[in-house]
This record gives sequence, C-alpha cells and structure tokens, in this order.
Amino acid sequence: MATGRTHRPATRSRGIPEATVARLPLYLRALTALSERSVPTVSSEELATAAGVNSAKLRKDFSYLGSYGTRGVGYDVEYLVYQISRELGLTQDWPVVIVGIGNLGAALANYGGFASRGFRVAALIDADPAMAGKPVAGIPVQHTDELEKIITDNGVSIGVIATPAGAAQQVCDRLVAAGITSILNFAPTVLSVPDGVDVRKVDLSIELQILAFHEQRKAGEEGSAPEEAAGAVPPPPAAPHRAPSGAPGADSGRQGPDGDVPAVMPA
Amino acid sequence: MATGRTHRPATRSRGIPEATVARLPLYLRALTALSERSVPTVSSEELATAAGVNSAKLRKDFSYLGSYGTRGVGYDVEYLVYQISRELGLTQDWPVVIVGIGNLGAALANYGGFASRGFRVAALIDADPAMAGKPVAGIPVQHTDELEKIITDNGVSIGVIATPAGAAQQVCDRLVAAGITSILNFAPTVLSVPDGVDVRKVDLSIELQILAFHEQRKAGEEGSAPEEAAGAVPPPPAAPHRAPSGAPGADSGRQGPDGDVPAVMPA
DNA sequence: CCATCTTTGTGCACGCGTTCACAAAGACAT
DNA sequence: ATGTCTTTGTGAACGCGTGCACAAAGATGG
Repeated sequence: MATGRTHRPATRSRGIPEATVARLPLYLRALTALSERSVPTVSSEELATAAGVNSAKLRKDFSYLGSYGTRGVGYDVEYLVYQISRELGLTQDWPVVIVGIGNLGAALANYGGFASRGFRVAALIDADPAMAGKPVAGIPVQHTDELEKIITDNGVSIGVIATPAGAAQQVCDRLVAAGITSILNFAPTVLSVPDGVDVRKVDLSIELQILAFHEQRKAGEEGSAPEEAAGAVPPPPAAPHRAPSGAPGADSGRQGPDGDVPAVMPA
Repeated sequence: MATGRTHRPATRSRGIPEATVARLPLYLRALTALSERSVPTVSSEELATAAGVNSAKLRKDFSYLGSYGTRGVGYDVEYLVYQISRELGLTQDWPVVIVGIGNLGAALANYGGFASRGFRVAALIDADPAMAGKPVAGIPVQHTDELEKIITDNGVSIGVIATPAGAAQQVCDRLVAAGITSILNFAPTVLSVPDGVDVRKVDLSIELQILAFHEQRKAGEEGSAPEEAAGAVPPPPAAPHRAPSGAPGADSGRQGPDGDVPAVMPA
C-alpha cells in the first residue's frame, strides 16, 4: 500500500499466495490458544471458526504449506504451530526499532505482543533531545542521531515508524539507507521506498473513513431518500482554471512535510 | 476480517467496489494536501503518484463516483475533495467512543486525525474505576457501567475497542447491544458480531508477522541453502492422539478470555 | 480383513480487482 | 472554424482469491 511498489505485485512468494500469508498469523493465534488448553488435534472446521474464516479456505491455505493433516482426524496442534511459526520466520529472533516515541510509540513499546512471537524491541528512537535517556517500557529512548549506528550494531531489519506525518518519509529514507528492509508505518503518509523494501501501513484515519462509508450506507438505505437528501445541491464542477502553477515535473514525488494531520500524537 | 461476516462478502455497496472505497481516503488525503497548496487541478497521473497508486486504477475508481474530470485538463481539486468527502460520509459528524483507555486508547484519544475529518471523540470508557473522571486528552474517562447510556444519549454508531484481548468480545457484545453498528478493533481477537455490524481490525502483531515472512524470504533466497537450513529436522507429525476432550459442540465459538497476548497494553 | 465413517486435500468454476490500450472529449493555438 | 494535443473514461483481457463439492485417505469398529 505504499508508493514504491509495496509488496511485489502479487508475489506468490514461494508458492504461498499473499492472501494466505496474511491469514497464517490468524491461524497461529488460534492454534496457540488451543495449545495452551492442551488440545491435541483440531479439525479444519473447528480451527476455521476459531480463526473466523471458511473451512475450505483454511484447508486450501494449509495445502500450500504441505500435507500436515490426517484425514479422518484433523491437524496436530503442536506440529502445526511449529510449521506455521517456521513458515512465518518466527523461530528466529527479529530485533525491531521503533522511531517516534509519542503516545503511540510508547503504546507500541509497551505492547506485549512483541516479545511473545520472536519480536524484540531493540531500541526506541526519538528526535526530541529531551526524551533521550528517559526510559519507556524499561528501554531508554535514544536520539535520532544514533539511528544508523543502532541499526547496524543490532542487525535490525524491521523498523516501525510512529512519527508525525511530516517526518515519516525522512525517517524512512534514513532507515532504508541504514539497511532496514521492512517497515511498519503508522504515519498517515504514503512512503516511497526502493524496490526490495516492504512497507505495511496501519492507518487509523483510513479505517474510520471506511467504516463511515458503510455506516452512511446503512443509514441511507433504510431511511428515506435513496439518493442524496433534499438539501442544497453541492457546488458544480466550476469553471475550468488553468493550472500553470507549481512545478510541472519538478518537486513532484514526495509532497511537503506539512502533509496531513499530525500522525499519531507523537510527543 | 472478523468472524461474523465482517463486510458483506464483496458488497459492491452502491456500485462502488470495496477495494475502491478503501482507496478513497487515500485520494482524499492527497487532494487535501493539494488543496492546502491552492493547486486548482490535478491530472490522474499526478494524483496517482501522490496517492501511491496506478493512474489507471485511480481513473477507474473515480469513474465509479461519476464523471468528475475534464478531459485534457484533469480533476478540479476542490470539487473532488467535496465529492469524495460526501461519498465517504464525512460531511456529517460521527461521534465515536473509545473503550479501553490504556496506552493505546490514550494514544488514540490524542490522535489529531479524528477531529479533522468529521470524527469526534464522544467519550472514553474504561473498566478501571480508578480511571473514572481522570481526563485523557481533555476528556474525562467514564466507567464501563455508563457504556449503554453514553451510546444512546450521544447517538454513537462507531466504537473503537482498545481493550485487552480477553475483554474484547464482551465489550463488543455490549457495544452492539447498545446500538453500535461499526467497530474498529485493536484487540488481537476475532470478534463475532451479528449481521449488519461492520468490523475492521487493526492488528500490530499480524502486520509484523507478515513482514517477518517476507523478511525471511529475502534473507533466504540470496543467502545459501534454498530450503531449510542444515539444522535439526523438526518434530515429525507425531503419533495421532484421540481428541475426545473439550466439548464437542458446546463452548465452541468464542474461546476463553485468556486468548492471546494482552492486547495492546491497556492500563 | 472388511465395512463404515470422518475429514482432508484439491479440481473446477465463478467473480472481483487490476491493468492495458484506445477511442472520445475537450482545451488551446492558429 | 479547424487541427492538434492532452487527458479522461472505459471495454476487454487476465490473474488472483474464494467457495463448492467430491474423491481419496485413513481411522475405527466389528
């Protein structure tokens, strides 16, 4: 969902469809819950309901990983947990840096879900000198100046951006230059990255707007007027202006730092 | 992405494909930025790059809304902003409640993106009595007991769940019973909701795992062994156990409250 | 050892989403 | 008015993802 070719266009990575990959964590979570209850096996039907998907879809998903089930019985929970974990690369340790320690950054740092699955917060980074040294979630915040060194020294390949929108692209560029190849972006901006770098976006504002759309639809269809309410008709297309302003092809690409709303309330 | 038929299965709502709806906020953001720079018109090409999508896709998306462009010129920025806003239902005010005021809930409450687009935080709700009355982002936190009353009194139809995983389904049920029809869920759980209720999920853990998958792939393909490293072979399927445990069809559905990791560090 | 029953794994069809490529539409210059 | 040039809007092809429905596999009981 980013600019520079986010995920490769339908990269059926090693034969595993992107859509399937996106569901594996879901299965894994459900399986882990079962594992903790010491349930030895599950049928595709049971697991599917637990994960909130169709059982046929689940079976097809698993078929991409191999034949790990037993007909007439189901899937061995422990074994499947292991296989999915391995497939997702969770059997190894992934150091992660969080850049932008505002409200959201702090919340992420405190997030328990990190450690639980092979992810480890290697460092917290913020541009505010006043934050430096101050511990958040037991980890001292470091200044942006250290960014490159931190990444290199710890061999970090995954970065989380929780800065304001205006700083996001700049931070992104530095992360990428320092060797980061996967980015989780919470800032409301389109990041452009070179090929080979994956960007995933989490955008609260967008999610809400999508909900609003459906909400409006629900309200509208049972209500009264099928189309636009009676009210005043919106301004028409207006007379065409000429658009000689701005640079024709110059500063295109990344727009000004004053992009949109201030990201996610970072300090 | 939830249990109970999240979005209707490919609801081409009023002819507008779901995929298009999901991109409208992206266009809107880019257009708003242009508007603030007083740019009168944009071509599909320019706007597409700004939004990080293909220009053909953008044009097709807009074609679902109507013919708002002028051939040879492009799109009138202001007009398009208005049209998309209206389509997304952002011309009206959407009161929102946030349940679970922990680190994340607080971060969301402070999020500037709410007010900017028709969304208004109507109330903050938390189960911890100690939180009651304490102001977060200038809004006093109210106790869960008030939940139903708050929703009814304010006519809230959108709820944000930022509680621990264990409490999410319970909160969800109460929200729905109180009349909420759109939910944004930050808790790492599959929510089951009745038909007619939309659920959107934001799951940090899942996003990271997806990144890890691709990261592993990158490392693996340039590295050495194309398949599994030399290391010890994982445990084989193991001998099949019988699975008479648990309730056959009883307590299925929502699993125990001790689901997974503690959501998102909510107080 | 055979019959029955459960559950997986998948071939197939269908629909949505993406992309290409081009004709139609309009602006602009002469 | 006419020609040229730009940019939209969309018809059509293609590929991915989903879901159905069933044959194959294996467990279980007699």
